[in-house]
Amino acid sequence: MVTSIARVALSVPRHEPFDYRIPESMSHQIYPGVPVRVPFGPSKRVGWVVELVDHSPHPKLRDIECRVPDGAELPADLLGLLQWTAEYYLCGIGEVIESAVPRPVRNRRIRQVRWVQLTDEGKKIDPQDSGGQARTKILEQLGTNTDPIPLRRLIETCSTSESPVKTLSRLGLVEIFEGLPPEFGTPGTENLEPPPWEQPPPFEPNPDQWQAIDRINSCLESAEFRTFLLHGVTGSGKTEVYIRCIQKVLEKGQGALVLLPEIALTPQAVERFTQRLGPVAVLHSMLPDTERAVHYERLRRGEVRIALGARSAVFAPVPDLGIIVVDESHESSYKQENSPRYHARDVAVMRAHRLEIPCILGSATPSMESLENVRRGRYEQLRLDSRVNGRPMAQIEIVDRRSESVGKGRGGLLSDRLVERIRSTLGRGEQVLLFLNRRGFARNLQCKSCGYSVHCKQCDIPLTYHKKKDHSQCHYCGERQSVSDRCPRCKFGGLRQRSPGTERIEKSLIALFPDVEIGRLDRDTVTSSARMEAILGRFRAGKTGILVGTQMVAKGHDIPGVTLVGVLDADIALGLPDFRSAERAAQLLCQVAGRAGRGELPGHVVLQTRQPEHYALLCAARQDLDQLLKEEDVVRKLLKYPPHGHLARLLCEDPDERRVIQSAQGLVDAMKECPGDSVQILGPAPAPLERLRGRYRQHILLKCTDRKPIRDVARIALDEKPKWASTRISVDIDPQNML
DNA sequence: AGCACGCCGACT
DNA sequence: GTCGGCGTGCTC
Repeated sequence: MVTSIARVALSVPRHEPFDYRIPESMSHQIYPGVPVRVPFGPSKRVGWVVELVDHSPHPKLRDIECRVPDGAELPADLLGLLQWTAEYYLCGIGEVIESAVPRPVRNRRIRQVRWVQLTDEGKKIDPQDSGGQARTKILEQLGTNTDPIPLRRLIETCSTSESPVKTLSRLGLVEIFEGLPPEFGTPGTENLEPPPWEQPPPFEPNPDQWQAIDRINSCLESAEFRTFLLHGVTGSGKTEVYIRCIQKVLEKGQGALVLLPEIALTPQAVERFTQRLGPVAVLHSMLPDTERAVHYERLRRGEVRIALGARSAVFAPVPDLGIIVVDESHESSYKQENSPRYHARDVAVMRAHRLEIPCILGSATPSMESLENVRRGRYEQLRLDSRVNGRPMAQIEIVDRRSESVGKGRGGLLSDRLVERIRSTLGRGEQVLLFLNRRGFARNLQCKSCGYSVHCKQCDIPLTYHKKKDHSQCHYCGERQSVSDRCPRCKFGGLRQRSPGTERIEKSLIALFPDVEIGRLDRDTVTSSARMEAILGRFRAGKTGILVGTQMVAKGHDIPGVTLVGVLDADIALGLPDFRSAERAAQLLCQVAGRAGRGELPGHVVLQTRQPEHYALLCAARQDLDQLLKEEDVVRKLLKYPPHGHLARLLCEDPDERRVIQSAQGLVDAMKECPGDSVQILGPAPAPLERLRGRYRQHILLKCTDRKPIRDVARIALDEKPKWASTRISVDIDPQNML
């Protein structure tokens, strides 16, 4: 039997591919990985062929309309990876393709377009002497600057036809060539950097670095799959190791893939790689769609061999990939929080495994999962213990917020001790970084008289007051409310601002240090990557004396002038309702502490807390993550939490509170029916955010020592979905976030 | 996800 | 009598 049916992935959430007949005439050009245009309901859509079959259970198949001309074909190895991702994370293959392929590449068909440009000969000639009115116009148009113009547009603006352009081309005055359409930029203006070998490496690797480089290189030579956990404190020179290994890969004529957390993907980071390795393709969600599409196309065509990007870049179409690097691999931002809920670190390891190439997971504070994989011999640990230039670690001082006094009008988070430290640091001409993972002016407004606190109507969480915008906003659904000075319930009491955020602290700092420039870095001040660069640029240049910010300040920015780091409220991270909160808090604190004293000067960290005896803080203060993880491990083992078990989380959402409990219970009942009791089913229970955007939420946890049974049980729940039509049901395999 | 079909309130 | 609200259900 001839295969005459194609299974086509369309971006329809959580859905199997759709089957289409392959018309006889195109049978030779339809195979897995090919983009096709298909009729879908009343309209047409572009999808990707994922499989050829000879039989379909569907009675009324329609025909594939055509193969998308010049569309981005998915290479077999990449398609295989995407299929694995859909299978493992229980989501639709179409959804996975959608997040892997930039929108313009998906929707607009990428066709070749003819471009016209003056040749050197053409630049010399006077347009008047070209021998014709049309030719003169064309040459004048092309002469306005040196950039090429699409043939179509040229003909239009000169109101002429193709023939005079072709004549000019025959005369050698203009050049006609094929390139990407103008929406992907003008060819020749891509600003590709000079080749790397013109720049000498900035420093010689130390013995630790050499050892890591040699170990990875030997693995590159024998072309084998291996995952390395490159474990080194901030400033120990992990990037140098990546770069040397990538150079080796390039020498072999292969390509490389580097993943960075979104937040670390700054122009500085890109430049660092570019300077040493030559042109890289940047795949970044903050980038305009069309720009991402250009980089994607360049990679696919093999014009650029290094992909540098955030989470979704794990699917970058690098031909003949030789190595994968995941920097800051413990970062939870590698986990996508909406469908397809994949973990880019784990997909990266799987991709390396399928290609038989090495994978490097870099981190100063590795996740417990990665360390467990080392213990089991699945990963190989490479340590970089010495800090580059032998710089000392920062000294950490814990300030007990319960006993330390705080001056009036400081929002309760700028203790006397800290203010004194700030003052002396600034006095020495050094800089201060303050970290508070809470934005806005106040996280809560509470009535002084009746105690009522202003909550979001839809989400059951306190509204955050933003003073500058003069409204209260829900940080989960975005809903805004204007605020009055009187309590909305008792109409009597005034409202007290509680739980200060970065905006509040900024205001206090301005009052305390009127002569010092204060910077603020959070989602409210950083509206684009350019804004972020502007704020960080002023700080790096030493113009800003104190920078206060959220998580953003904690990650990756190297500012040599900072000698004091203040963690204003360490309790926020510790109090999150998540079994990973202690691990996360300690990682975060270590990262923040790593910001201090990276230059010549020693660093000092002030850590403010109401629970100074908490083991996560004590360990972080000693910069002893190993000890913390040892203690955490006991708990995790006991409860079979990762890394000693696997989890899946089912979330049910429904506007009706009774119905959501019913459907969640219904799912549990159905799952308990299934044979095999290796999977523990916990719940249903109210999700930590019990109501969000007007929907009530219940969740169910599945726990098991093996991965596969969890997915089998979760699949049963998904099959139950039609029974609970009004309830939104989602599965999260290996959840990183319990909210 | 789109985008239709489908069954109940305020309007020319 | 119609226009239209978005609830439910399908797309191979």
